[in-house]
Amino acid sequence: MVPSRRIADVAAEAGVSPTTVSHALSGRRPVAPATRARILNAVERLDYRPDRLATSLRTQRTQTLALIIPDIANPYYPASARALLDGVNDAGFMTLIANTDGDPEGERAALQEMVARRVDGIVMHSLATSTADLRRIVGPDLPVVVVGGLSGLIATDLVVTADSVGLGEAVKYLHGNGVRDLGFVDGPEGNGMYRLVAFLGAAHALGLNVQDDWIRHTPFTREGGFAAAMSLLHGDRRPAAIMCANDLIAIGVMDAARALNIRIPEDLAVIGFDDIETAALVTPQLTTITNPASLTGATCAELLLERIVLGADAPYVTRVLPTSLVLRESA
Amino acid sequence: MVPSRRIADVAAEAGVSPTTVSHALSGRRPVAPATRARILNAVERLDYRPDRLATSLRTQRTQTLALIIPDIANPYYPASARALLDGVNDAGFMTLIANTDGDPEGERAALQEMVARRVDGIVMHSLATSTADLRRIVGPDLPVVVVGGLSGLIATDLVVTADSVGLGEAVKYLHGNGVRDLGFVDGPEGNGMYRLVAFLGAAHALGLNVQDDWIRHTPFTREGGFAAAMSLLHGDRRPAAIMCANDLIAIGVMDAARALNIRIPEDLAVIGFDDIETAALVTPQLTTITNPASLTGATCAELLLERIVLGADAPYVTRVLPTSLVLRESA
DNA sequence: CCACTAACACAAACCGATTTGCGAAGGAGC
DNA sequence: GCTCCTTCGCAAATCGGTTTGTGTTAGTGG
Repeated sequence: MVPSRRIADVAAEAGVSPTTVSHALSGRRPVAPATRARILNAVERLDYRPDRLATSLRTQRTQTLALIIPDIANPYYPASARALLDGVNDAGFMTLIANTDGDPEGERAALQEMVARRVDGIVMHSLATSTADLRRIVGPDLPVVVVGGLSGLIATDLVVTADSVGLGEAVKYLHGNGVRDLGFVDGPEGNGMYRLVAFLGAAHALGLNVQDDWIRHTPFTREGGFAAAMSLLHGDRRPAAIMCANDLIAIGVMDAARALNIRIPEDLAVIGFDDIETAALVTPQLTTITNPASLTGATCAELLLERIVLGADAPYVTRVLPTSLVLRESA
Repeated sequence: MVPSRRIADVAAEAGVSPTTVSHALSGRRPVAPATRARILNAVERLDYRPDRLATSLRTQRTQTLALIIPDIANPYYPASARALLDGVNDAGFMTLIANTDGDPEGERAALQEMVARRVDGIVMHSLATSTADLRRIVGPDLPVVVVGGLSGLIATDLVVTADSVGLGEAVKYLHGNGVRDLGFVDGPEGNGMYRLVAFLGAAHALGLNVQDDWIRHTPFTREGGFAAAMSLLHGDRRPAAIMCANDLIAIGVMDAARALNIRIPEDLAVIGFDDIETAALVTPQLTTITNPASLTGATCAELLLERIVLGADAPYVTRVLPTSLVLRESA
């Protein structure tokens, strides 16, 4: 095998010491132009590329970030991930990805593993870990950006979407259409439940009727939405509209309505959340609330890179991203 | 700040030498049970977790893999990525992700960066790099699995989908429906073009008419499909069916047909490729060819892990995954 | 009771880079 | 001609682990 070249090989080839090669490449100390040329030439000839492992061990910087999300196969995340990757790529970072399925134990394991790998920063789409718990795991100094995190003491930078704005718009819209009875299909129990809470607040403010029985918890999937709606819609009295914690659930709800011969939106209005690409493609087209995935990823990149240069002492910042109702056909 | 504990701290706490701690944790040499207990206790108390950087530098194994894909935001890849991540996670691997946009230069850069980071293996969804070129970049010994790679001398393990089977089925199906004039919207020029080639082969075998003008190259996106179809369908004579290199393009083609008031499937049949989740949700539902994303990811995981234990000497293996036509409404 | 062998712990080398202290060579100023 | 100051290259320490060679202690057999 061709052993990958080490700095000593380059030094020998150029007739200098490893130190000088390092200086020539990093520019941390001046090197005579002629010498530098010889070194660069040798680097070229030997196709030398420094071992990042060794460099990282010495410098204590890995140029690697972590992206911790519930499930990359959930269509909301890829768009966000792409924007993040693009954003940090320019700064020379690569990104490790871990899926947690929203499980607190999975989140803990992923965090620990990332810390052991000495990543320079973490972006975490958190469902089940508070920023305080998170700090207990990763220590106080590691740059972390949490997306849509749990409430409580904030101990990281934060990117949140103003869910309540879009949800409020949606509820008001339904109210204006004469809807009085409302249901909500949320994600699994213990997922943070911002959206449920925001929904309840908005519904309450307008005096709408939300029976306890019309609130369901289910996985963030199409199948989850289907199952929840099948059981929810089975009661003798059912809501005139169902709002959902994400679009996949909403699509599942529409599946259920179709299966039960319930017309959308005449008999049942359905509103999703996230505005994934598919939302505009289903029939009827899904009325939903935008959750700017790509903007979220880009914002995470920005915040994280900033934090990395600023260090842990600068005050935590929170960025709030807008959401809004997108009217289509399902409501 | 709380400095993360080092092995020396544990050794001191347990009253032994770092060597003994290492042996106790790795089991590479026997350690007295009493001593081991003291050490494990100290590890626990100090919450010690070995620095993977240092370990990797010494052992020359990083427990890290690379996933190199054109675009994680393209809905085909997340499902595959998820299966891969799950498959290797159990073996203790984390995964670095890089997007290339199908660009040869991007692929080169990603490969080099991964090599510099000393990953233990690479999964590459390659569009523009031959396995021979790839070996030139990563060296002969690094485990690599290529998905749907370029032809030529094979110098890596390979996972390919039997595109020609599904495409053949589809062409035969159209032929049986009386279709004689066929178009194909492929991905960007220089993307490997297996699918185009397989399509042409099948169409030729049945004596179908494929005008040069009915073959287009466009990005693998909905917008790309739209643009290509708008121009393709503008000619005074147009094909009775258009097949596409992936579902996103097909959806874009349907957008264009709608915009031009061309009925699907009566006036124009459209067939996609990949069977992404959205395909069943659009209107009309997209007839397409399955490309088992999740199975692909799982197979990559399997092959890569195998290769890592086998080493570079074992002969390269190729796995062929099935594809087949899924009849829906668009053709 | 002595030789011999497990069992086990420690010191030191090593992975491949970066970084610091130091000294040698060459040029400028007086 | 001598000192002083740059300029620039080398040796050695360091990051935090793992691995090997060596030595000590306790236990076994004759």
